[in-house]
Amino acid sequence: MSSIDKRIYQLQADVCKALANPLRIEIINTLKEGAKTVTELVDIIKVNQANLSQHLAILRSKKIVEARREGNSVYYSLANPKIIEACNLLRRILREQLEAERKLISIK
Amino acid sequence: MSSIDKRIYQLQADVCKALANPLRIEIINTLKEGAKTVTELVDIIKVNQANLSQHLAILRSKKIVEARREGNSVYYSLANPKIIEACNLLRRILREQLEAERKLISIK
DNA sequence: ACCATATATTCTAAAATGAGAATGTTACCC
DNA sequence: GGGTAACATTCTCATTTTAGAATATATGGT
Repeated sequence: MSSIDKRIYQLQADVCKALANPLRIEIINTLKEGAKTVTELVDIIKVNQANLSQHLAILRSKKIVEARREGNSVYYSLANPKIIEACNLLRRILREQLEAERKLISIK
Repeated sequence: MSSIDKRIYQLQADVCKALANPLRIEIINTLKEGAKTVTELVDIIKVNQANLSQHLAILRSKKIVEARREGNSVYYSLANPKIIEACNLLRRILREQLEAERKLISIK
């Protein structure tokens, strides 16, 4: 295996790791509607501010979201539409899978 | 937010968590060529057997791979082509991103 | 039944992650 | 410059994850 392959595997694992938390998934999903300040996110997601900032830092470090300061506030938005696409695709698949399982159960 | 949304977020986070390890990504990528026994995977990926089995168990528990016993050996294969598609999409995106960064650096 | 091979599980110690409290920093207003 | 709101960072502690060693569990061959 080439060393570039190894880097890709590591990179992909890192991105997945950043996505591997329900709160962070919720943040991403909320930001799909458009940029939001930290305070807005705290209100929407109902999470303690320090903790939210930590999760935002993780998403920022993987270039999944980006921050833009505007006066007193910091607006967060989705940085990479393509990665979000992959994320959406996965969610759609899992939603379908869940739905299919639900139907199976109701047949039994 | 509905409780079904919460379940989806948790499910998506769980699947991403299963993908959040370079070894497991490599396993998935190796299995794209077709089913392999544990011994074959040990040889290809160069990893200790106990550890590989642990990673396979994680992928199995999230229904990302499935196992089929054949005599003495256990063949592993990809269980859900759709999830693999999302995984491939993400890899493609990251590969392009890496390539783009590489080019940017060479311009500087 | 016994042995060897293939795979899985359990155990342990180290490292990483998560939440929340406390504290720092930045920018605005007076 | 002092105060306040918005956000980030640091610290602590509990939990989870990881690799590898040791051990257990098949299965097929003799």
